[in-house]
Amino acid sequence: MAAQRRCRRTTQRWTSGAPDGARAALDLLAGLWQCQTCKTGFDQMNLFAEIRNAVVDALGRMIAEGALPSGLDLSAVAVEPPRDAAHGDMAVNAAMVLAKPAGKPPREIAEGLARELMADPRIAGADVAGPGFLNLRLSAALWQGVVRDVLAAGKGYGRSDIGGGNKVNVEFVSANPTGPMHVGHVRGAVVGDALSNLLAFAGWRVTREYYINDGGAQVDVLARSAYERYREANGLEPEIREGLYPGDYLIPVGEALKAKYGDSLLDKGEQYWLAEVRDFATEMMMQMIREDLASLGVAMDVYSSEKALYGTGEIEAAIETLRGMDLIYDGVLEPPKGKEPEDWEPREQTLFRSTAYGDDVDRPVKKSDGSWTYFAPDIAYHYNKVRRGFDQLIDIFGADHGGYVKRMKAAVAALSQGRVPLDIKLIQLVKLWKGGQPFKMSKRAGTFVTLRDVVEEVGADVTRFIMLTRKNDVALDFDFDKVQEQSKDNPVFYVQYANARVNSVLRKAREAGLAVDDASLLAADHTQLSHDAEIAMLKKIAEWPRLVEIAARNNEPHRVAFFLYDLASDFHALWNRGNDEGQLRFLQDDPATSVAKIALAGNKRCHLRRSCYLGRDAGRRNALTKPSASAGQSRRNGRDQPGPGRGSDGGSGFCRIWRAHSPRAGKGTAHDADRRCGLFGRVGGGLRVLGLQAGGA
RNA sequence: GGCCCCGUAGCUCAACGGAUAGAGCGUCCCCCUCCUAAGGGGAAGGUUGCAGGUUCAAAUCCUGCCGGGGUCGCCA
Repeated sequence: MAAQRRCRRTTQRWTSGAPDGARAALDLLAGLWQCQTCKTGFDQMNLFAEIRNAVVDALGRMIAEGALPSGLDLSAVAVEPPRDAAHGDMAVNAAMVLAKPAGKPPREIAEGLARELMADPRIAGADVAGPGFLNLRLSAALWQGVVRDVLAAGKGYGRSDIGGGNKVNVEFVSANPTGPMHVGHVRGAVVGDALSNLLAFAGWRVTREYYINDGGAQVDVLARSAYERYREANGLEPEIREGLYPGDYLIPVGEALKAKYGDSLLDKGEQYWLAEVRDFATEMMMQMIREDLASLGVAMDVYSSEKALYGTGEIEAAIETLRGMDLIYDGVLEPPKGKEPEDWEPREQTLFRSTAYGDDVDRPVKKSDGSWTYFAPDIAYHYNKVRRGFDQLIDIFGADHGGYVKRMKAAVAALSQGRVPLDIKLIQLVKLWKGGQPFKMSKRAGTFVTLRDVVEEVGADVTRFIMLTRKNDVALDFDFDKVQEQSKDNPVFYVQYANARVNSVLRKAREAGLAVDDASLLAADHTQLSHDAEIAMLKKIAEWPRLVEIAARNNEPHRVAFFLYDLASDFHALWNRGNDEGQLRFLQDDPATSVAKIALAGNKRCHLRRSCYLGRDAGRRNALTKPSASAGQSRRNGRDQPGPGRGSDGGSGFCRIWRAHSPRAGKGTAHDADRRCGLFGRVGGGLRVLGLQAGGA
């Protein structure tokens, strides 16, 4: 039982630390019990970190005994999974790292370390290998203990505190409020949201933030476009001139304008209605964007408006702050070499000295007409984020904003006196495929693919998972047919199917009269999980807490998707071996053995269901249902797409034709799997972190 | 031309500075009445674009080339 759990280091019992029993019971369910001395608990069961502690302690003893000189820097000592299983369970690089500073040959250090470590009951073997690696074999009991760790920790398994409660702001999507979200925005939205979940899981306090680009001329264009739809709603012929947004998603805006203003805005000059129509249309667009994001399972904590910065003095204050550092001056830029614009003429501008921070050229903060460039309010916005007390900023931009990175980092470095790091993740474009054909880019196409189209066609969970199957800075293929196939080629199905098998085992066990609730599984005799294949499964599961930390430290949520695929792969392999080797099956003749085996399976399920934060628990059933029959046809048409958001790759012409035909593969779809298993959405593509709310919990 | 990203097996891609660079697909060989119903197992396949450098150790870090993409004042 969890209540008997003892700290591996201090051997103290874990407790809640809560004032009363009821609260303690809740804490136990939440996986919050811990050693009150060293604060290690269910949320910190990184076995690799534990063994590393043992290694560091052993090195400390060697120093005390004079076997190693004092004052050694042990920070480079690493304990990691070996690439090759033949090298044991964990590899220690200490001897190689310390050989030079200690002035001793690596093998001598490694052998001494091996002797020290062998006194630890958790360590069953320590062999010196290669250039000085110390390969550790750990006791089976340690691995079997992983079952308890996972079951007891529940949702908390793998949770880490490496974030230290630091406040991080993740800004993502930030599309123009001039139309629905399209495919170009999806990847950035998913990466930003998954990263936010990941960081919250790893101990950061996360704020998800959307910067509304409502300060530029594009919202005036939106207003004029909406005004034409307003005229249309009043029975007049709309004049969708060149340069306006032609999409019919503005028709409802026109009707809403009519409902509010009747015909009172007709035959009035633009100066009369522009501001009001702009605000009205922008708000409706933002409402639509919020709904689009919700359909993907994304909910922002904060929406910040660019326009709202105007008139507050914040922009001026930010620029003046920089001027006080001698980073703002009036000057003339050289024309870009090699590709001089035809209409180039030298002109004096107000410039930000970003070259002082490694940028190639200083950047203008004012246009020739004296108004601010896009950069200026963005400086103020980032200054605002710094002043709100964030310890760390992350921006998720489309790859076409790569040129913007240095100047933004320069501004944040200057305005925070270098105290607040800004990491900018550039999201490469997504190539869409359907029917074996790529969607050709076409600016003049009559239709473009919206986020809703994608979600309704394949589901939010599938979309999210696929978007994380590549590192952010690598282009990604999104094949509408493949992601709905039930085959091994489809990573989403592959992972979902592993979970389906787990649940199949649990269901059959219940039918056989076995108790498979968490408490029963926790109480099972886990020493029966002694087969190599079972231990291997446990080792993989044990890597999860470490992976969380690595992924979070590097701001790389895609690692989670890869890990899940590997985990599913191991589970399938174990399952398949059960076909040939009966003792590896989860359901055995002996009930006690069955329960132990099922504990392993249940363990896996906990893992898939609870630990993953590729999505979030938003209770959005609608996003999980089968697409309607009409899905697949773009309902939002436009001759040109709205301007790209900074988080989009729309600037590179990312608009595609959506072809309506979509012959469903005869094999069935992931949605069918959903109906059968009732799992789709909880696992696989969804994998939302249950109980994680924005801002961390 | 400047800057940014990418370049790994035939293809699509992994690899926190670690050992003999790994998967999947494809190819070749063998097997398949059994918990879900995706078949399973094995083999071949590599100078990590090229050349230097740092390091005990480089696909990874640095420099320079080559190739692909992105971007370069009055768009956001």
